[in-house]
Amino acid sequence: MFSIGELSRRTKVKVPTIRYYETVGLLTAPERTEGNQRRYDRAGLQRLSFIRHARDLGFSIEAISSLIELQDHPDRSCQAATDIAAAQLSDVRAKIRRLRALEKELLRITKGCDGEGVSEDCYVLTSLADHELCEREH
Amino acid sequence: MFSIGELSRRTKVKVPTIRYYETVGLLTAPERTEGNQRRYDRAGLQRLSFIRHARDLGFSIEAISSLIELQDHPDRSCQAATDIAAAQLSDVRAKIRRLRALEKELLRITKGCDGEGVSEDCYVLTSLADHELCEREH
DNA sequence: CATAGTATCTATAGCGACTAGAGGTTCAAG
DNA sequence: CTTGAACCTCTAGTCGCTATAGATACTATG
Repeated sequence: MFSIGELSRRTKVKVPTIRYYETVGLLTAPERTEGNQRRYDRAGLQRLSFIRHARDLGFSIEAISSLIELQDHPDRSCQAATDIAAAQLSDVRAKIRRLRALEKELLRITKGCDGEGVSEDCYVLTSLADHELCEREH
Repeated sequence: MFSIGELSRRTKVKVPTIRYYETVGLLTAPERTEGNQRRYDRAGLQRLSFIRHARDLGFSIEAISSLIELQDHPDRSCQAATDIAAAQLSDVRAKIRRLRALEKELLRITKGCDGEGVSEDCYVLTSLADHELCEREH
């Protein structure tokens, strides 16, 4: 049996976050000691590790809730779980596309200031002020 | 002179967002009509366009505040502005790196479920449950 | 000029996923 | 048995909005 601090150390999830997960229903309320302190077992540790891992991969709390529910109903869970993961993947890819566009634009803006010429007007500032100067939509 | 709705239409920034920008100090409080409604001039429009553009590029409210302040003090503002933009760029790049790692991992996880073999255990779920299965840190 | 319908006003609360703090209780070591 | 770390609950704050409620103002038509 682990205390909440011990669980925190093992999963690298902060103590208040563990309690937060309990309030939102991601973790089921564990046993308590006489003195009202939480005591977790191995199953609790595994569940929190699962959550931690999924959060690291950017899954929302809601998506993780769904995944956990699927774990408890193993019949035809695989397709549903794969769907959730695939949605997450396409979400990640959309974010990458967007960030790459931003990267390009920011590179252009910051490069404009370099080196030669009198910089009466700061290129960064004028670029931001005038959308017409952009090479692409964003 | 534009009403807040007119300004919203021209900048594509929603009306409550414009008011929000005013409360946090990004926009200076504009003139008011007799009946207490906001009326913006061309300068207000330009400032909001600047903000919109910077937000689109992912600059935080705080960073935009700094940039606006720099606009008002043109002496040696360029270096400072470029620094802010460069910080933003490296932030964007860090996010891209991280998302690419996630993409790879998610791809691996979702692919594992495909096709052949009896799927007694869902690969998505077991992958998330066991960090050891990951190919890289994330 | 009256009225209808839209736009605007303020103030407050909610979103997601935590994080920080106050003020109090319990546990484990010496 | 005492100390001090860890724990408890509760509330509020973070960021950048977004939504709602209830009241007031503007504008177009009859």
